[in-house]
Amino acid sequence: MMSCAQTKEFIASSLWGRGLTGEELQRVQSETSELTVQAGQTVCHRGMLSEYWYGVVDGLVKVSNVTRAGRTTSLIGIPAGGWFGEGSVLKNELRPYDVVALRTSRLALVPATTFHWLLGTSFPFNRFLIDQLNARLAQFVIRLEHFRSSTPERHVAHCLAELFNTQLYPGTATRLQISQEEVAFLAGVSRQLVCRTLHRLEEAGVLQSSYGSLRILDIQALRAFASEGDSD
DNA sequence: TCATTAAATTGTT
DNA sequence: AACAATTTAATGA
Repeated sequence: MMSCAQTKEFIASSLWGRGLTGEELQRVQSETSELTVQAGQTVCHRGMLSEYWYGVVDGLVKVSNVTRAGRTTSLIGIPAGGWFGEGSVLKNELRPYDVVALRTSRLALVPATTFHWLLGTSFPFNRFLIDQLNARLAQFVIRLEHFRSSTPERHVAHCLAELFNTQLYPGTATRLQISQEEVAFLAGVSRQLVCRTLHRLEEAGVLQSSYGSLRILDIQALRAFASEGDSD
């Protein structure tokens, strides 16, 4: 398997790739493959072997689940610059969730063997992984706290702001190609609420909503909107 | 290039 | 949850 120049550059400039030695980087680059998925296509299914650690070179994917009743629930959205799947690769367990592309996306596939080799070889990689797991933990703890103490509208704003976590997703652009329905799946709320919230945010000049996409105009204002009245 | 149609997405109750 | 309105993409003249 050979990856193209852009994927190699993506790895080299990633938070963990920067810490590798030249030889380590070269080995990872040569062992990493690339996958392009169209919107709606599944990257990996629940129950499959965890053969890769994934990086989002470009696009947007979601980690989701379908309930027994057939309802879709999303856990997280992962935009460009994000890495995911390390949990199951670390434990060598079957994939616990589906990963689906929300728009055409290009992924970097680091084989599990390469991942484990890095784990046993590179100190900077281990440091990155601790930071990554810590950031992921914080993401869910903060979301839970926020979900319990905030209004539905602020919760939606918070879930949008999550996609702009600079540590987890260094490459996120201000334009987000995502439908209101998918935002609703991510936030675990109704589409109507998402619709209303987007109108509020648009009135406040925080973002621009258009057919199939959002443009964030002021990420600070989005975060501020999400945490209004947090002191209680 | 333009008109027609289907599909996706949004707006509203 | 349902329905109407709007936008986009695809098709063919």
